[in-house]
Amino acid sequence: MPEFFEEDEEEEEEEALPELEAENVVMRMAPYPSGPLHIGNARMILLNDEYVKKHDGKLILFFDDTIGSEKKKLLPEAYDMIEEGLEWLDVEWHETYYKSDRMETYYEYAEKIIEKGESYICECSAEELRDNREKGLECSHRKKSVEDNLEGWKDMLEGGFEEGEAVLRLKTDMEYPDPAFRDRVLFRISERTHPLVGDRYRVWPLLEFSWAIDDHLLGMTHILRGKDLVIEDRMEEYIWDIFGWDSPEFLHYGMLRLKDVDLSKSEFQRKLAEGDIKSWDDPRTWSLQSLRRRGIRPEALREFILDFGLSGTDIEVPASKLYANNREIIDQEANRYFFVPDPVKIELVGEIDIEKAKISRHPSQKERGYRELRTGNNVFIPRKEWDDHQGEEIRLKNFCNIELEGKKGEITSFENKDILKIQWLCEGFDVEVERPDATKEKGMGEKNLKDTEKGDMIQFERYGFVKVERKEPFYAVYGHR
RNA sequence: GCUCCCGUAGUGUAGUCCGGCCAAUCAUCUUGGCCUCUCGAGCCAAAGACACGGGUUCAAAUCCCGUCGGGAGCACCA
Repeated sequence: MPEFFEEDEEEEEEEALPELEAENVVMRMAPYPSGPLHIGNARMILLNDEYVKKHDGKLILFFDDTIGSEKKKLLPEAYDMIEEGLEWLDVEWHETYYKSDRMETYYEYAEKIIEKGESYICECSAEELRDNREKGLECSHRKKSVEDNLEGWKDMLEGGFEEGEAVLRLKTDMEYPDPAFRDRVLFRISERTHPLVGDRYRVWPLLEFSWAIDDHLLGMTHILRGKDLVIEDRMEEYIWDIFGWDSPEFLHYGMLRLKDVDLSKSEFQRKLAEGDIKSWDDPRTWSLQSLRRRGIRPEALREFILDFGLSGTDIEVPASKLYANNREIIDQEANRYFFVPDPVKIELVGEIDIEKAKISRHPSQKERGYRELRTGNNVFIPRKEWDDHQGEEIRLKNFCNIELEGKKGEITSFENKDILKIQWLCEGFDVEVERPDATKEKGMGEKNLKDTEKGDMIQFERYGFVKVERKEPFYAVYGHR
């Protein structure tokens, strides 16, 4: 072999991410605690983490727990679940903040922005407001004096208005070309109880205002957000301008969708409440917790996500891409076992001259040794294979070749033939596998499964990689093929 | 409808800012072959793309204009 081919071997791992200009990078991740982090949030998290690590900067975990809406409810357990997910992902963050903890600060700046004449108390109904926004009309409240607005603000805080009766709005321009940007709401009244601060506050900021304040106060240098939130850029800049503050740099990424997967935390929250889903690590949620249960490795997820880079393009990827990344890691370590889903018992006809079948634990790592399976005339095979291959000659892997006729199998020979090979068992115990759609598949597992440990990633041959979750009774969670 | 963003192989992605080294990178997928007693892994090979139309230039995936297509926002959600 000519040596010059060797040179290409050590190519350096190019980071797909564009460089940042700044030196002392400070960034933040701002999950909304309505549920645990799921695969969709991973992009925001990992991109932040990657940038900060690369620049040796500071990463802030900022719980974006303003009161939310009726549809998007805060969930008390979510705080811990989010941190648990971050730790699993090996994200390093340096400080933790809670929006709900900083209300006095927001109030302080709200007053300042009113005093500057840049915002006003609006008593329009939500419908009127929307209508005016669409038509570009100013309402009468917009013309009130600073004094009136300060008075109104005090009223809001002290309960002079009911929920929905008044909001604080930013005075941009009702004829602004982008209708979405016309006099957006900064604060509104909500009587809902907050999981951390209870009923202490009734006037809550919307994210644009709270971020404009916090991003400046905490010295953020770069703000990374999905492009669904780009309007917040302009909102923040507008507010920073009012206060005369400098602007950090914005970075955006496009929308990420997993093909055939629907992700909505509020949706899952509903299903959970209705008992449709039992827990947040249900595989259907695609929460980080559920991925961990399925044996997805954080490194695989990181690689999967970072491969998309920072592109502003919307992407839709099949989950199989993630599985390919994960398989690369786990295939090396997963020992092989037989699992016969939905077993059918057949009787072998003919002489059997081997007492035990020897099968390697890992076909490409023979040093791991072999496992043994007792042979006999009564064997169980998967119903699917039994159905599909009637009248055909198939091979019971590492055992014998048979011709399937009804519930009988005529032994034809023992040598390794180049025909379909399937898994089989003469004895075993009950095994249950939880599928990604949360259904359970029952079957028979080989006795050697007793050698596995809880948490092991193993492969059921011809079936898929599963993670051992319980030993007795044996329960595994399906990862992927 | 209005505003903004984005268009490189089936799917993602590199290259686009600073035009030539791009007859375009890598991964995955697909198809062959080898290997392996798994529908797993590995190895080899093949197939596959600059949305379209103009313009600038000796030279355009890269710059300009237009068209078309996709997405996001227009919540008292985040």
